[in-house]
Amino acid sequence: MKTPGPSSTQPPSRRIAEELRAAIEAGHLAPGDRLPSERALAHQYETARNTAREAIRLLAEEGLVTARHGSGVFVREPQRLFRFGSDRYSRSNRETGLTPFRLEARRQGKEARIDVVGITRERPPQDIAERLAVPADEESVLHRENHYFADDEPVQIVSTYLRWEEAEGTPLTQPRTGKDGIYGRLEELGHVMTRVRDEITARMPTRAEATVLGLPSGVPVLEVLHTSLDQEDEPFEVSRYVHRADRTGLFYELPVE
Amino acid sequence: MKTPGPSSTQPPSRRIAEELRAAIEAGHLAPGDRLPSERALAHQYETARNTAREAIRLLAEEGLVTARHGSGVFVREPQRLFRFGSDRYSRSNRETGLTPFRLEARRQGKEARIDVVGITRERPPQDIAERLAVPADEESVLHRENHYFADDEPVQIVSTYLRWEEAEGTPLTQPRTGKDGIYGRLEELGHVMTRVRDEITARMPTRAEATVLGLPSGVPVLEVLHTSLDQEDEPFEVSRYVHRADRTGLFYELPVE
DNA sequence: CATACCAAGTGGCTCAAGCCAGTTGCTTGA
DNA sequence: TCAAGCAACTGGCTTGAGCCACTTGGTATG
Repeated sequence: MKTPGPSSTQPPSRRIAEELRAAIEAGHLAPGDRLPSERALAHQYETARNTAREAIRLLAEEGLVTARHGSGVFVREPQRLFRFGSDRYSRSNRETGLTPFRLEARRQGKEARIDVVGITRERPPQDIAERLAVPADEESVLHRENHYFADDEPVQIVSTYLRWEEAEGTPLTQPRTGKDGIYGRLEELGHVMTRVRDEITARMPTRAEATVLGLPSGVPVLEVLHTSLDQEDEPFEVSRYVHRADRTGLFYELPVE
Repeated sequence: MKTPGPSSTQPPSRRIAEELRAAIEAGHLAPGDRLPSERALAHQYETARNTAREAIRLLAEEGLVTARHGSGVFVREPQRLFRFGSDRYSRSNRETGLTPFRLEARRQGKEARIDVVGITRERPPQDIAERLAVPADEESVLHRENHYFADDEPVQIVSTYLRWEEAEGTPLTQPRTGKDGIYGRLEELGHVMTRVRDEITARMPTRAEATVLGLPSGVPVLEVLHTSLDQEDEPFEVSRYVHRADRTGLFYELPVE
């Protein structure tokens, strides 16, 4: 008797995908291994190449596998995570002179690079305007966009928004913001970071993000909307972090009650 | 030529996708609207149906659009988020008698339902074993699996792991754990939750998760690995939350320094 | 020995056709 | 009036063919 399970009713592409998935999960196909070529699979399962191709697409969508044009389809290697702890905003951390990103990169023996992509005065997106308490219909913010790389591979996009009226004419509008970075300058403006709020969601990348981050299909992004509050509980900085999810872990530790 | 023109060099499927995407982002196609049928698109762009189909697949992968068999392809409606704050573990919250999930569901005017899917003694997965400080090669944990629904739509899967030696013979092994739920019972066992650790990642769902959560393609999941620590800083409970990302927002607020 | 080149292999994308399986709304008959 | 049934839509999946772009490794050439 056949398994009355999914396998009998399933379309061929699903069945092929299922068997490959099983092989991967069982370790018969290890991370980095190449799958049989589309043509080989098609022949092996006595089906059309498009059907084998479809099976591979299903696995790619799940993030199990990625295709390299001209070379083959490979089992995805588990990526070492960049871990960002809730202590990443702490001052003690800042005093090491290393940003959390550089610290983490060093821990992994990788070279960190941060590109300043743009520093412009802008009208803020709605969500930013709300959190920074500025009008959304004026050019009320300074927008700094940075791209972060580890060994020249992009891992995150960060957009930082500051009140234009505060940032205007300060080093905050310059690529190099000086000692302790923007938080150093913001302290001089009277904002001591005393509390942070992080709002976290996950989604599929936009095309632009997929391009910048070099994301293969099947890799979502983590979006963190971060708000810094000062000693008077006023928000003074809001950032949007877009991380590639397969390389990022967030870590929050907090007291209860 | 390095950068091929936006639309000139692009394959037809990409071009169709791009135009549809633009229409969606411009609001010409509003959330809930139906896209032209595959056959109509194919005709309109003078291409094969498979090519139009491919274009739609691209949009579905981005999460912009979902197909309904027999009915059409629709612009995805932005989902109201279930927000889970960092206060969700606090005792004051617990004393309302409502779990954070029920609270949030009520806030949205939806009916919450929690199914107890299984309560079994098991060998813990590696990551759980490490965090709960139990051996991974024995049946050292009690595993409670729950599915959470809002208006009968599944939104999260929760696996809670407790030390078997503690849980054995207590109401923790029963579907109904009594007043204040498992944390109430754990307090009676001498564990007062004083600190929590949440480790957050995002990924594409496994097939099983996609099935349980009824996920269309293009929706990732948020995975939260939660550890509760007691007054002696000992971990006494570990849970794995799997949320559908398009309905979930996590919210952490913490003091700095 | 180094380099340029090329052939064979790989995935990327398309075509045109067909059948299947859900959904929807109209028609028809009780 | 209402329900059953059906036709005309929708997307789901497959076939088998072809061309293109990229990668790889061997080979001929300088």
